[in-house]
Amino acid sequence: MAKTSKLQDESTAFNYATLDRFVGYHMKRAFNVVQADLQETLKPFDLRMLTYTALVLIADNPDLSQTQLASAMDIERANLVVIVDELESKELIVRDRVPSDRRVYALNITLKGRRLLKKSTAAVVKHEARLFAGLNKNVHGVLVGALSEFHANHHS
Amino acid sequence: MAKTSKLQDESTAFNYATLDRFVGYHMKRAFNVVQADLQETLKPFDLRMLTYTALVLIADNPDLSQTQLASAMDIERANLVVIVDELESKELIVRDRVPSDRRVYALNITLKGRRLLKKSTAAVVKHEARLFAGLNKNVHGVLVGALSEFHANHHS
DNA sequence: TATTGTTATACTCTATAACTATA
DNA sequence: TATAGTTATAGAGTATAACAATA
Repeated sequence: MAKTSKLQDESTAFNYATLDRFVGYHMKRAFNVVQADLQETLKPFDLRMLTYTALVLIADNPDLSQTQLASAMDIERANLVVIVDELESKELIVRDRVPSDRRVYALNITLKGRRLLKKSTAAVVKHEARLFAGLNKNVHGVLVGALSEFHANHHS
Repeated sequence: MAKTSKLQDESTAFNYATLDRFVGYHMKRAFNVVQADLQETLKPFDLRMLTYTALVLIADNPDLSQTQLASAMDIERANLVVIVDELESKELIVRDRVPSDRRVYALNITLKGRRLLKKSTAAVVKHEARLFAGLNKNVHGVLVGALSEFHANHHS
């Protein structure tokens, strides 16, 4: 834990002593890696993490409203608008009108959207398999379980 | 895995089937929670996650250069400039000149910086303890180990 | 030529308030 | 009045290119 001058002593291991104790720090670093790789993975499909996530949720939950989707994605309704705009302009989804309540849209995936989703999901599955190949099955399970439970416990 | 209309059937559980398989998705959700809580934790000290992290690394690694710090934080040199500017303007750190190489700065924490760091770190420790109180010791260890190893394996 | 710190710039993600149209 | 979607806007975080000073 000696504090040596970095300029005079390049060989000394970097001191992460304080940060290493924090789970949040490790989560950020790890997520940065995943985020960067996922971005590259989705680029050929002209999708980002947010647009891909929205497309998945719309496909899995027919007639979703924008408010419901924003809530599911943990983002503000206002910020979802441009995401839905983008998916709609690419004809990957449609905003269906709901006769019983003319305020809301029922979001639904198109055939074109379903085709893109199939290909992009295959790429994402490969990306996950490649990134987490080093993790053994048990650790993988504990990791997902812990992260999932953590979110469930703390999400308002 | 039935796809029921969300507008007609509000009671049906939301379908996360596709996303639930992805570790990256769980990492993002969990990190969002930590990030939001940490932000609130650091607000009384007028620090953000990035400024706090920089302050910690400067304290633990005397005479750090900006390039070294940017590398340690996984951010670009260009983006670090404003962070160092902010810490310096608050007199929490100093940019020391290095006679042997007049291109670089040797970053060092001030007494004022050290005092703020002590108080803010105590708050961050509490924030971590509170957030992860639900995790048992074993899971906590596996989580940190997995995230840390993952970053080490994939960081270029 | 190469490197350090810097500026400028642009893009993404996020947060808030205020508006419209419907209920 | 309350809610769904929208617009506008501002603040962060991030990525890239180009520059001056120095090596």
